[in-house]
Amino acid sequence: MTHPRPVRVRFAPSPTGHLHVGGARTAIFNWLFAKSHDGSFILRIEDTDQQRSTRESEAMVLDDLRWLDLHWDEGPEAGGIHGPYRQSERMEIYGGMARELLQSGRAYHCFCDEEMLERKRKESEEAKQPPHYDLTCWKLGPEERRQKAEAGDKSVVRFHVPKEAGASFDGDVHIDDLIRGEIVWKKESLGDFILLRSDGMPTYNFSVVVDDHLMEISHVIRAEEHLTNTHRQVLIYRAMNWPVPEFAHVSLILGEDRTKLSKRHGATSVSQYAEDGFLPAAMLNYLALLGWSPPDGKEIFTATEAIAHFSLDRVNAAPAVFDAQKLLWMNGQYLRQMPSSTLRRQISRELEMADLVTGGGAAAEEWLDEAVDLVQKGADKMSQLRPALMFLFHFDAAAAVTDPEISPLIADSDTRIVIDALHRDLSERGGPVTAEEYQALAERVKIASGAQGKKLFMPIRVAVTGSLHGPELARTFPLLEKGSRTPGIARVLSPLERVEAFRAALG
RNA sequence: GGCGCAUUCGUCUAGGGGUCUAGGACGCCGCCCUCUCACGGCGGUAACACGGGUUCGAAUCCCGUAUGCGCUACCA
Repeated sequence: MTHPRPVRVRFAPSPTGHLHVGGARTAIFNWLFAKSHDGSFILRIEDTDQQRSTRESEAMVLDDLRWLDLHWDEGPEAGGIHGPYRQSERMEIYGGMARELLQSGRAYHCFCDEEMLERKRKESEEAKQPPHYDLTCWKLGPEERRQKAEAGDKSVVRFHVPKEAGASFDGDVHIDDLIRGEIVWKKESLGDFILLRSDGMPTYNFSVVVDDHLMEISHVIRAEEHLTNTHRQVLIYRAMNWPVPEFAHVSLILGEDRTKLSKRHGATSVSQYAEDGFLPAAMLNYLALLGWSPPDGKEIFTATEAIAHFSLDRVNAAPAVFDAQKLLWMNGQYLRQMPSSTLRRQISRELEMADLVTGGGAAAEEWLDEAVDLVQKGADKMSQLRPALMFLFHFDAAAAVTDPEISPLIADSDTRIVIDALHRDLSERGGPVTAEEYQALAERVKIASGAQGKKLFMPIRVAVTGSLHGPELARTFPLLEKGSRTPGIARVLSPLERVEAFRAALG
């Protein structure tokens, strides 16, 4: 390559709903490639299918991309000199290009209606023949086609695939896919295809070529489902005498049953994961790792690190199954190493709506930070934080007492002794506000009750948290004690209040 | 049916002729840590689709078969 073109790549979604994880990965690969080559990442909206495309969907896709922290250099909202970036706003351009093809004899008007085509397609399929267009209108010749057009017959514009002997633009199509290597199609394997629909809208294969050329796209990185379309597209490039970009076809993302990932596999849009408490950095990391791996073998990496190591030749050509469990694990890795104050800020709205934070203030924030820090070790996603914090704000002694898992413990007479000792100590000396004070408390209860180990700690835990499970008591006790005195948060019962309630429930 | 792509542990992958009795990660199992649940640490389980070549030597190269997937639309 003597004159390397500036790297310009594009992500070209159809706005028909939220961004799918497959689309997100394609966007990520494009973005990583652009950034690693100091190139431009362009966003283009492919909304030529007016039935399915909506402006609302477009806004959602843009939001999803922003959530992933993928910024586009050109595109809707960002602007750019190659705009407009919405195909629906480029109609005259496609019309003009189609006219060129019509004039050079590489395309022609076709008046066949859909019903007839459908019937012919079925027939050739039954005859075990490739269902190519039978060239009815091509055989009509220019004159007859003109007459039909003037008579006002509805028509589409078809591209003519040259098969005639001696056609100068004849030949098999071959590309050197950056992920898959050389791919060849015999020229016989394709029928004449539609460029412009009867309503004047371009088809995907046409608009994509026109736009990729005009937007000076150097590398087309897209999903494998477009691989065989490349055949048609290269033919258009040739007919227009345009340079053909590099291609890289990324494999599909599959569900557990190894079919293309879809709704019935569960959550498939990035927004669903966002709502479910996944972190964008984790999502980006996981998706980047699905089909690509950095040379150093690291699995947890930042976007910056990925950019530094990214290359298409390390992208796997085989399809990959989306593993929600690994995503969850990875999200947990990110979540656990996050500062608790950051997490607290992110869930603060949620806490306010649940009336857990009533006034706020520095003391409340500090207390909440500690609370979050206490529970984040056990969380894999943001949405688990609030439920994990709930035991601090709600204490239902009656429910605890009747819990089938807890009742056996209560039935044990030693349990009662520990709880009574705990109650006595708490009411005489007050609740602990440090881990050390808690340790001292536990030691005194141990001596007073004669219990130790599980027999000592489980009763204490249940009497104060209402549950068999939870964060370590040495931090829970001080947190509860301080919480009961901290303004700006919902009322937190102190350890003493809890034990009293528990004893009352015991009867 | 035709055309195309793919095929390493259950899953994501490393591997680009000898260093592979195939490495890592998730999951699963066990042990340790421990008042519990987690976290964390340690260990274990488990794979080169099959058949032919090429080669002194193949997970790695070639061909075929099988299987899966995609395209074959006036969807993208």
